[in-house]
Amino acid sequence: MSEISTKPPSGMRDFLAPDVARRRHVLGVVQRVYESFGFVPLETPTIENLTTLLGKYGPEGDQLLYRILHRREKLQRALAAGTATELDLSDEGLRYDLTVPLARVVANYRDLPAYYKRYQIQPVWRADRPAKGRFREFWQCDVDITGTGSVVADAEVCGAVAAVLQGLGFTEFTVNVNHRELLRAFVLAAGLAPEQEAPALIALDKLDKIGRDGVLKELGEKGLGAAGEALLGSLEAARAPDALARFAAAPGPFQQPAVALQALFAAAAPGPAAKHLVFDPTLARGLSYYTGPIFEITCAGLAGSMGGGGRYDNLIGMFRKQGVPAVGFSLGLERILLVMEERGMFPALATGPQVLLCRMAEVPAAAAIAVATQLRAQGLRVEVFADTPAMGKQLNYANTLAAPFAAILGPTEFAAGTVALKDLHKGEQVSLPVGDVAREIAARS
RNA sequence: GUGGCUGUAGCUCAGCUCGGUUAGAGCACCAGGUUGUGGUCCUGGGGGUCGCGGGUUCAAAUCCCGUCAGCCACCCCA
Repeated sequence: MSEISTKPPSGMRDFLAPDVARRRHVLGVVQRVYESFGFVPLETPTIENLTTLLGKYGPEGDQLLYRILHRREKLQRALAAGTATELDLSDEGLRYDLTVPLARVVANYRDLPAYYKRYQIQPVWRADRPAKGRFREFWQCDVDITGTGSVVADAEVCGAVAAVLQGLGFTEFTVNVNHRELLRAFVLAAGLAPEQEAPALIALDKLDKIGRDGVLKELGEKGLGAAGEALLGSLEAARAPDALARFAAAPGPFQQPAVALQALFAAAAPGPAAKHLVFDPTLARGLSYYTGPIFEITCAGLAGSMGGGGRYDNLIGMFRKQGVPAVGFSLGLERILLVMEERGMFPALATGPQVLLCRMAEVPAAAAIAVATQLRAQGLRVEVFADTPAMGKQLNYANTLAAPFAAILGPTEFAAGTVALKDLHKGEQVSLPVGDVAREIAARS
């Protein structure tokens, strides 16, 4: 007996029937809602060229890419050089998100609709350290609209994800909204250098978690003391209810992005996202490709976010000469499942057979298959018990499966063309022709 | 990447502080009580290199060191 680990790799999981049922339930809602918004499906390969992936997610993102090692001669050649770097040993990797593959697709297929609205529900991989709600293999549910910078597109992607969450039974969630240009204006106005933007914003993003003093402490540790404090003050002031309107009215670097956000809020107002959109001047998202409005969905009790997105008008331009504006939103399947699990938001999800067909040893196996075939033709989910132990064992197995009915096929029933249908919840049993089973089950369910 | 907690049966865990006969429980599984009828109950049974490696000791699940894995918080994100 060898001692091979039977666990999946770190951060990756097996899904047994009840897990699959819950995942499919959520994915079904996602797909229906996305399609109702007119999005069309796209699927892309698990593996992308590293030239596609690298440089799109920032330095930290590049570190989290799973890279595929060269094989055979190519690997041997790289190793023989003796000075091989990561780039020499690999030129492919697992996709890190669904947005960059979309950008590649849009750049590659020039005959796509001018307004390409696609949804994509596939797993992505990140060589991250697993934690609660964070995995190395997880599913994203993306909607994106390419080919327009219109606020209609911004509002529609926000509306689509909001409609999904509502369809799943969520009532309390927030779509935090900010604007990349607004953030940059704050940073420059506070006297910070452009390269100090990222560390400063990361610290400020924690305002709600660690409080004002915590943020100031972190800014100090990063050497951003005075300017950082000025930035904090201006962002706090920007949380005032009328702040957006004041920025929009005042000429200067704040005006254009503030006007854009106002337009977004106005456009989204009649849609599903309306009640959930909140301007949050401290929201900063890590992915480096965002250029305009940025979004993040938060929900009370969840440490991370359930989804995020934003406008990325320059990303597709990294793959072809003519830039194409685009905006998108991504929902994290596992994050949604986590919250729904904690809150008991799942309906009863049936898995397994409705009927276990139990056969006595005197009845030929082919007779059981014949009956099962007839029952399946009636639309029933039927499992044929493979062996013929004592009837008690067979019925006990029906309990194990949580099957609501057992159909017993003994010599008497076989001769008469009937089955003994047992209602395992009520304990009642009736003999009836095989052709009447579905009707009887419907009457009892 | 940083800090903390936990690894004992298929699952959930007790035992470890103060080393000492064959390492326990519940659930699950198997058999019987009930040879054409389940769930409850009763009886019995199988199943464990105590994560792995090393050390201390007459003796290690128990003490020490290392290592791996899982979980939690931070970081970051979906």
